[in-house]
Amino acid sequence: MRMSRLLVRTLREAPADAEVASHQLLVRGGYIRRLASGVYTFLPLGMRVLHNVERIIREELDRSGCQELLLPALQPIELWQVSGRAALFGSDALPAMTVDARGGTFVLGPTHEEVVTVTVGPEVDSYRQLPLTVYQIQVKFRDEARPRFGLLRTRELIMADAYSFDVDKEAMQESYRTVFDAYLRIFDRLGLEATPVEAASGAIGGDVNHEFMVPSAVGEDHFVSCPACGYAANVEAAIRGGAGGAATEGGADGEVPVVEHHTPERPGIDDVVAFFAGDGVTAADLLKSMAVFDAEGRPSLVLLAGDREARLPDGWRLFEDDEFADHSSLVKGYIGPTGQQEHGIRVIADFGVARPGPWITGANRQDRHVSGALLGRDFAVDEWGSFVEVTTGDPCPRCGEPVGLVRSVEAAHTFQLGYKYSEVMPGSNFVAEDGSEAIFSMACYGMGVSRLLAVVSEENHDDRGLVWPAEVAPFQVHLAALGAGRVPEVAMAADQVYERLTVAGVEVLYDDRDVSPGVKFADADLLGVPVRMLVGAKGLSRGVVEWRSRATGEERDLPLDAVVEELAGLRS
RNA sequence: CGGGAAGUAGCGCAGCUUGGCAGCGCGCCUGCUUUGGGAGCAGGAGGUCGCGGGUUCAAAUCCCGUCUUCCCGACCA
Repeated sequence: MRMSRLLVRTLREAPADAEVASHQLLVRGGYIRRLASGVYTFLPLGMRVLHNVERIIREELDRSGCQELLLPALQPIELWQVSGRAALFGSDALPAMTVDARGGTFVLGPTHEEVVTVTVGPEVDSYRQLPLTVYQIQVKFRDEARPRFGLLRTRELIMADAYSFDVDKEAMQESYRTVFDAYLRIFDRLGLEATPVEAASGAIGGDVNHEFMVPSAVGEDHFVSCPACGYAANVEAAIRGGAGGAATEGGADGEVPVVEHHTPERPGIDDVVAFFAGDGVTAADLLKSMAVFDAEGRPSLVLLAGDREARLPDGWRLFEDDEFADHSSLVKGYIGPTGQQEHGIRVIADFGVARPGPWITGANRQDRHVSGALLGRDFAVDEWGSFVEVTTGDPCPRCGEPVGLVRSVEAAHTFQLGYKYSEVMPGSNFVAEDGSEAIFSMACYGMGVSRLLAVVSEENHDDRGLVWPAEVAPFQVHLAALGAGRVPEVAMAADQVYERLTVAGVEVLYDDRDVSPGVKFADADLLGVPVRMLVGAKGLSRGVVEWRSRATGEERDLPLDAVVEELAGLRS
């Protein structure tokens, strides 16, 4: 490609709306342009990188036996009513966009579980056709509350998503592992260090699921990582290790009296800390008591240290305001654990509460708190568990060693769906080996392709510009002719090198523009093609072209007639 | 959705306080000179000052409304 013909304009300054390096450099380099908030155009350079990422994904999925198809982006809303997920529209969990047309209301597909289930289902009548994994690379739409950081978080995004169909759960888990491994290979080829972590499943659903996290300073997620045993989980799903407090109960110092305090208008942890501020009390001295219903709907009280953020297990929920009326022992804002068992309330404590105290907690009376409450003497715990958001230094749930927190970008998310969709979407039945009728056990696998461009460029740049890994670079070689306008020999030699490399199958970006050398150098650095080659009067006088690595800065002279031999097969 | 900031040429910005010819840098076009790390000189094109209303002899500037964009938070497949 001759640069004089390429649709690209590089910018010396970053646009004001670009905050992070990947966003700034992709815009400055002429890879992408913003059309609206969270909506981007891929210009020819960006398109080439996108194609390369897609090519890697296709190669690895095809190699794993997956088959590509293309599902519609426009989906009849009736499909979503069948699955029940239409009820989530407009919620934060599923910010879908809809469009009214003559054929009815359509959903701009935010994800494709419904469509793929009703598409594949009727085509499969027998267990003999299984296992089956299909995938697509498609545009998806999500009305993000807050698009951010260029391609990292957008409202229109390109995603690769695979769906597996199996005869039962065991077979599904085998398919899951196959695609899981393919995803690991994809990240490896992209030069990204992706860590699979246990995650929460959100609006997609299912039991087991993993996120593929790429550690990054611009990440919006954090995962818990145990350096000792390898445990890794999103903070939204991570569990803190620990043991119940039996051993520490009874160690209470009986001389600490329980004192009730009049604490009007102080329902929150911060309010109470402020009240006791003069006594050197911190949030860690407070017992946070939360009225919840557990997964079985039983009213319960969860205790945790006042300085920790709560994280309830799936299926648990906090009391609504009006539900306090049915439980007189729970006074909103002034709840404490003492005597709750007598009112039929189970008391469940986080492992972090397993010290005797003394604790400051609610008095179960309006506008009253108590200090000096001791575990074992003044209140009892029925069950222990992990009810806090895990943070650095907490014990690992597997090995007990302290864990760390890693900031990261969610690059992919895979889910073992089981029967969640096949039991509600029509046509999901087939004849099993024993002649009985069965439904698919499914899994789905989503990877943010356009987001990967942001991640790869974020992790591969320096202060001069992008530094693409060879497999995704828009070109393999950036060939610049210096002074071709006034030295015919340079123009001839550069043209010849360009022709020969192109014929040899090397993807070359040929900077044949009549601009000063400094501009060519700066643009080559900004665009980030792995190899830069210079043809200039200096080198020609020695019969060489100058080779330079964008990543390392290493330079070599290549004899003119050896260029093709050196560079052919860069991406074979 | 809550808090904050900003919309002036393709990009980056000044001008607004105190109303009076719409500017600067980069980029773009023409010519000449230059040419190994973002060249120089000369000439030129390009604007509904986001949009609507109001005040005024006069509005980029003051007032009201509205749209858009970015940041922090909430949320997140």
